[in-house]
Amino acid sequence: MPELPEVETMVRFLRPRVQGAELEEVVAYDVALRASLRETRTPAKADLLLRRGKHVLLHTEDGQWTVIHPRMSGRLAWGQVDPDDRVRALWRFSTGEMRLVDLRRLATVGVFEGGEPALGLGPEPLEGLAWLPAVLARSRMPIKVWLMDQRKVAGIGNIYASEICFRAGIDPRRPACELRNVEVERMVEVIPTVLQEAIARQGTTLSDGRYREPGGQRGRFALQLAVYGREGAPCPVCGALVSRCVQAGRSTFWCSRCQR
DNA sequence: AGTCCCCTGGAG
DNA sequence: CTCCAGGGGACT
Repeated sequence: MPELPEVETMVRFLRPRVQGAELEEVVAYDVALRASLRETRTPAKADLLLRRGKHVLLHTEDGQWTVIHPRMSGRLAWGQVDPDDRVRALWRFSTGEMRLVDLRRLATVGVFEGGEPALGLGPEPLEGLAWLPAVLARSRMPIKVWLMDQRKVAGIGNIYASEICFRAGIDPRRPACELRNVEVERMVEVIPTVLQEAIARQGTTLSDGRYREPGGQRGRFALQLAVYGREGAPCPVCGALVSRCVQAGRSTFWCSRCQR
């Protein structure tokens, strides 16, 4: 579920609570996570909580890096959770408790040593995209599929890939290398804009409201999605009906009038 | 790029 | 019952 803006929102919420706190205990409630968490040494002082793409990295002063990947349905909650929330792991800090809640059990956790682990991610999209034109020119992948490839650029998932293409006015099915220079420049501008807007609004909440913010409250200012999940609904810009297709096994939504 | 897989639940 | 879901890895 969470893409870059949602993970960034979690990390910003958790960072002041976690950084500088003593990590006192780590508990794996899910058998699948037990193997990766049993090696965790505690206590240790936590000094860094970072986001890399859609991953959360926790560094402790004993040199361990804990990499938490929420995948589809995972989230990190601080403090108490609903009784029906599926808690898969818990990190008890001197300042409070952090829980990995994950209905579908797709989230993964790993513990590494020897420097920040290489996650095989491409560059962060909020740290400059000057490299984008040259790289897009070398790929024949459809632009929307390219945006979702974490090795190419980190953190963009199925929702924001569709929203970015919409904002850029580009048909998501077009090969990356066939974008014209002005269109690539639009991508350079729009990618950080869409992600920053979502971060400013504390992530996206779908109409069904399943996604909840790390603190427990729903994003009050949840980003209004233009096309994602709106097949057959009017495009907010031109009123044409939003189209849907499947690319790389994932749903793509776009406005065939606004996006060429 | 397609297909199957991991897992659980909701919608139709 | 079938299909679908914001993630991604393996294998073709």
